[in-house]
Amino acid sequence: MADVARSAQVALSTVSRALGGKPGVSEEQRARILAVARELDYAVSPAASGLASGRTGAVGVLVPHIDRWFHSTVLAGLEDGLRETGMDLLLYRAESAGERSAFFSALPFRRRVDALAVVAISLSEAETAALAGHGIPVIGISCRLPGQRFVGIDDAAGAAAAVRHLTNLGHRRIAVIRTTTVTGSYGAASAERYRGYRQAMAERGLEVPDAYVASAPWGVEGGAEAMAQLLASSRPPTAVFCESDEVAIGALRTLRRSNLVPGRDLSVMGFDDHLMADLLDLSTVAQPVQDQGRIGADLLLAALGRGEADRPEVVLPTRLVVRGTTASPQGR
Amino acid sequence: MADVARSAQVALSTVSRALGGKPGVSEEQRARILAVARELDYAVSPAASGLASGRTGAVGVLVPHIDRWFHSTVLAGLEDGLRETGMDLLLYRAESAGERSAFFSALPFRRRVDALAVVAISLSEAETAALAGHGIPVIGISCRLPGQRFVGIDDAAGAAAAVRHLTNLGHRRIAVIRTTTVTGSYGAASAERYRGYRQAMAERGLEVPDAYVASAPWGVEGGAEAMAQLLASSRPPTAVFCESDEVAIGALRTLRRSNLVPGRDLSVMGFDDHLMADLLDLSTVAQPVQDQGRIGADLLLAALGRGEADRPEVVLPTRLVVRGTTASPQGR
DNA sequence: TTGAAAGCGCTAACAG
DNA sequence: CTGTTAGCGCTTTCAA
Repeated sequence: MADVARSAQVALSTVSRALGGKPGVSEEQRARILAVARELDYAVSPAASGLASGRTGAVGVLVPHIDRWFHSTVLAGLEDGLRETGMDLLLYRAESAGERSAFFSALPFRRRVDALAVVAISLSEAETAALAGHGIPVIGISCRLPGQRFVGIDDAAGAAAAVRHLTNLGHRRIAVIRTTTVTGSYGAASAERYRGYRQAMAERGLEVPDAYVASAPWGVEGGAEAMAQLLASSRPPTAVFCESDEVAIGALRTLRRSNLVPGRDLSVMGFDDHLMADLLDLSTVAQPVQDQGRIGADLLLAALGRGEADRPEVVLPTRLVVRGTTASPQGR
Repeated sequence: MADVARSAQVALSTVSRALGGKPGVSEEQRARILAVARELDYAVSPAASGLASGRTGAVGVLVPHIDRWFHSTVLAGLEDGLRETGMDLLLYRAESAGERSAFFSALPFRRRVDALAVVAISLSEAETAALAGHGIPVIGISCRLPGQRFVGIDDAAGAAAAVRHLTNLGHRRIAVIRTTTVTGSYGAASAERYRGYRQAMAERGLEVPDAYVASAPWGVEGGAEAMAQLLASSRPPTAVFCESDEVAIGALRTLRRSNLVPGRDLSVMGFDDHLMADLLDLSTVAQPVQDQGRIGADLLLAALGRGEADRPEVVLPTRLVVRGTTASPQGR
């Protein structure tokens, strides 16, 4: 930077202001300094800048998975919302319980980022406090962190809409396939979707026998097994609501292998509107995933005082997508 | 750090050495200092450390897409290989031609990372030089960067194996669906796979009429259209080699909508072994994707002098996966 | 093995 | 609007 100052015949501080986009520099000077900097192929050292200012110019994102459709799409949206700002994006993953506790004990983002986004991981108040306790804002994408900004959908409402679609078709024996995380527990979204299912069933005065509540580890395999289990019950359901499309895809596989036709013999509903849902003609509840990332970026920037509208909570709409795997039950 | 030094009754420099894992500190001291640091909940400032040492403790990764199976899986592998080291991972994406040139003119990773991994983007020698010219090592994952470390597969060999599988089944009229990037050009992997296809065809003395070479933008839609185009030719092929599974999935969709049965009426080969390939019973060429990320991490560390075995080039094996979409042509 | 001290390259008062 | 200057919190010689 000294070189630039010398070359432009101005003081170091003026260069700093010009390059930092700070006020207090005439446009004329600023333009000249920018030109000189470009010519010298100069780039500000983030380390020095960070040391002096206390800001890192980066945000972190913590995800439970990188290579799943939902999470990578959120990441893509986040990156998209951040690119223009010049903020860097630091990627942290905590998949297993061990990794998660390692993350919480090491807090590797400390002093590294100005703000942190947490994607689809439900944290206790204590855990949230542990993150936010370092003076940086923390936001939740697809998960509510007590007292922090949030963007996501209304999972319960989406699930209820899905189940109402089934009851409207005439189904009364509607099962659910719940999904568990790698730790074997139910995530927050799962809990909410389940709540929506129970609620919509109760609205119609429909019973939910225990045998109609299946649980499976997230994924195609889990869904396939859960569906097999449901088919084996003494009085199989006529419709199944799956807490995620990946699970529904597994359910469809079991159906196909049992020579049952989705829609005709048994209706299947997913949730998410995964890319493959369209291909497999799967009825589902669509949620705007990339938008959640993009809005997450906005919230991050707003929290850093760089954004426009700061909102404590953004709830995006879901949309019922009716395709071929749902239809009225036979012999109604 | 001063606090820690005071608390531990040692000099600042000793604390620095102890925390940095540098030699020249008695084990006794080191243990005590570490204990004090933990108790004080102290974490080294990466900014200050970076300013003083010139190292950032972070690596960058440049991907063309975040939300595609291949790329997110590579990212997952990279993250996995890096987590233990404490190195941070900075995510850069350049999707369109505009974003790519913006990346090259801004070089946002400058002074931010100690090394850069480029995933599946073929760069010219000039572009590679522009990246490496900042004194940091650059490695290519699934793309060769002139003069830099590389990890990937032998695309041509994989494609040739796929085509040989088809010729061994008795096919002679074998078409190919090529995939173009968002810029409309062929990527390096596409070029190599096409080369493998031509080579395997030539080996068997088989003709490749122009009508048997279809091109489509990457993705399901593109594949569907390309397949429709192939079916419309005066003498349709009996088998189609697709440069990627996503494209093959689109091809299968067109087949289904044309009431043709994959395998029986027309054989379809993919490439990559996407998660969905198994579900759709698609024959394909499997490549170890997560491993490429993991080994990419090793190469980065080796380039920084922190790794073990440094190899200039790692070529991972591909594996032919025969499923239901390929079979001998009818009426052979 | 330990300590003292000189920067690393910026930002942000403060003064002009 | 511009310049001067004092740190920011470390790493790393160099000396002891």
